Amino acid sequence: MPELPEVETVRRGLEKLILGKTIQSVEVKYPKMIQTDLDAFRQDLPGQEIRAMGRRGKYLLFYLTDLVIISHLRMEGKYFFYPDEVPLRKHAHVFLHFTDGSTLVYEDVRKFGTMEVLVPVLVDSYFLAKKIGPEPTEADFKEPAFQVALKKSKKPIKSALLDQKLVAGLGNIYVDEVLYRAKVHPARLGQSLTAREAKAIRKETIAVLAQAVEKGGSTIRSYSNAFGEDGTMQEEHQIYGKTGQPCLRCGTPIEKIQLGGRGTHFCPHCQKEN
DNA sequence: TCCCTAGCCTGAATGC
DNA sequence: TGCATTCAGGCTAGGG
Repeated sequence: MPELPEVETVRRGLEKLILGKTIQSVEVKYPKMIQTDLDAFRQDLPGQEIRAMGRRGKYLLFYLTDLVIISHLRMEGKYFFYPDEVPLRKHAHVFLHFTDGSTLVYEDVRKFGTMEVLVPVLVDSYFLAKKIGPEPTEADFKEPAFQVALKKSKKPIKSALLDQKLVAGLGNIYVDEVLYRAKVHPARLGQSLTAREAKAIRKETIAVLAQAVEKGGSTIRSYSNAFGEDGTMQEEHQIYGKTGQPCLRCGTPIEKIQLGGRGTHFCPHCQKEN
């Protein structure tokens, strides 16, 4: 399940593999994946050179000669690079064939991923319209703004952190890890949190995501990077997927509940609801 | 305006 | 063994 660290790892991998290549042709096997005009997607990309790879939250950006592809991997999206022959694969949906004979293939078992093509001038407004929050770094993720936003939130903190408006990049796995490390119960309402708790959540968000980027992301079920390699962050998980196992801090068995429709792991002793 | 939930989608796991 | 059901979850649209 690609969250920010997994998308960043994919970005770094693709940067090494496809920068400077020119698109010769485009194949789309699953048209619903393309959110902007399909004919334009097929017609406008040939001739474009991959100038840079970027990322905003969980979105992957391909900066071309004069267009930008915005790709979201959602649940199980993956990119595979083939220097020459492309194998037949059931879940391959979009192919970018390059002039040197290589191909970049987007695969997605659940077909949840999306791709859009914009002109560069519209990229900022695209993310503004989606209200994507700041990147989880010391420089961008400012504590005062976070505190103010939390005070207005009547949502459970887990739901608030997942909706990408307070901070970009957290998904179900890392949000459980962040709240466990910050010792905050996932069902606590945003506005009920103390300044100290909010500060801890911000600090752990930055720390957990930075650590996960360093580890190449987490490999849960199906994620792998652009080279088909697994990340190792799952070895550092302290709470996600540990239902019934003892808490590393107090030994209390870790519980799993449904919160906002999402499987949610927490320690009932360290993360008090009241 | 904010919050919650269903729906999208398919493979793996589970139950019978 | 084989079929049916449940679960996993990022994001969006729609309803309250």
